[in-house]
Amino acid sequence: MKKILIVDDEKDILEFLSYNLKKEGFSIYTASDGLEGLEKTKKIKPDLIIVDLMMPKMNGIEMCENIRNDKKLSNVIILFLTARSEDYTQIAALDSGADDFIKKPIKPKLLISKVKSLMRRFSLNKNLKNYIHKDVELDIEKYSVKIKGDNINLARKEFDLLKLLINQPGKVYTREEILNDVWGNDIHVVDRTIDVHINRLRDKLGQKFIETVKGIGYKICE
Amino acid sequence: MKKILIVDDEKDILEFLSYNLKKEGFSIYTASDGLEGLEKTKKIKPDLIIVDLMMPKMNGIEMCENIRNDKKLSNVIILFLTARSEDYTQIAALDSGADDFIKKPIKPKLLISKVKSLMRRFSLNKNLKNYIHKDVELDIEKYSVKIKGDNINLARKEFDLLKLLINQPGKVYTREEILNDVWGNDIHVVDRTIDVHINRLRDKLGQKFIETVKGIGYKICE
DNA sequence: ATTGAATGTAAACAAATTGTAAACAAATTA
DNA sequence: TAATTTGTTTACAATTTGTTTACATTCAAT
Repeated sequence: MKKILIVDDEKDILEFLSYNLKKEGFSIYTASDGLEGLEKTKKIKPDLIIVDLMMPKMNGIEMCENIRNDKKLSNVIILFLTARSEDYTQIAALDSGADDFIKKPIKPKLLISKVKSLMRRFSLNKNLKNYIHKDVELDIEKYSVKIKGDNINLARKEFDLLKLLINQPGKVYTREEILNDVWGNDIHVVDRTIDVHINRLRDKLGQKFIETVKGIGYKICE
Repeated sequence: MKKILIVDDEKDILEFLSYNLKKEGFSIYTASDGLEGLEKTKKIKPDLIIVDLMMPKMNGIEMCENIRNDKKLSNVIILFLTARSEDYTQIAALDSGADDFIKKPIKPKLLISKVKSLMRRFSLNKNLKNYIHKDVELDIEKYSVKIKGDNINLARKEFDLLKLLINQPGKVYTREEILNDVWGNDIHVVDRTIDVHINRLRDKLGQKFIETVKGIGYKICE
């Protein structure tokens, strides 16, 4: 399920947006100022952030710039919410890295349409709750993996690694991508560590599930 | 340099947009209806298309749908131009695969800001470009090559070499160009090495896919 | 047709990459 | 704390990939 973080200091708007987006099947998280928004972004890693331009503590543009400068977060989609219709505000927002914006008063249909359009266009199917590929079934929330319905145990790193790879079966993930996603870019481990975990995954999932692409990285067979 | 195709039946708008975007350093191409727009899209392969919603022959939405359904073109960014401000029109446009839209009258600053924002946003995911030529389909992100839908394995150098050549089928690449691109200009290998790799590619792709241009280099047959 | 340069191709070898087991460290659990 | 699980590194084996060489073949110009 796609995660949306809504950042606004007005409770009415938070509720209004939450209600409408929940109906569409999104997971909704909220924050009431830019600082909290930034923190929650790091913690939750939402697929899309809806953020009000004017807020206390840290305004939307500052928050947006902060997010865009963080490599780990830079893939998130940012949708601005603004009461103002002056162009200069919009330009500042776009330059800070916003992907689109919506003017208040918000029309639910337009909002949902924009959100879906942006999701489709930008996102790479990240953070879905369940992944099923071939015989392997992965439940993010339960942190469990089944093969042909039978539970198997994966260590945390193994799980994270599988979660990444299964995002896009067929796509080759380079060791660099894997390190960035599974370990985070400020933690340093030797990249051969990945190989060892891949190896253990293969022991558990079967040798043919993960394929090596020599010189590049690993992928899940299609 | 980024290429932008502008599709509109009103000459004034074409000129107005061309002028403003050229100033920003984009390469501008134009078309005056949806059909022509579609053709030029195929030929030019622009990075972004600005298209008017209402046009003779084929309207913007139809054109957009056509483009989105063409695997070869699906990476292009589409920006709609609309005089109407009704929401339902906007929703139809977004659903057809548009990435964003701008209302007339167009404000140059806003336009340029949006264009740049979209370019920046999408260039992050630009690696997932696909090349299709004849029966051969090359997926950069998946690092996979298909012939008539069947996967084949290429070693890295073979893949890189094919990736270069398939960029412009019909163009002859000299050995020097190939060495520079595939090996990098500080690595020194004998240029006959290229021939060996070409040979292996031919074994895998069929003998007629790559043509020798004696005394010059190699090209992919058109 | 002859010639000679350019290219095709197989085989040998070199280099790079990955698989894997084992040892140890760190974290977690009982 | 001790026991157990998980994570990391290392070393070496196995495999794949890359490069060179040598010789065969082709092709265009004479």
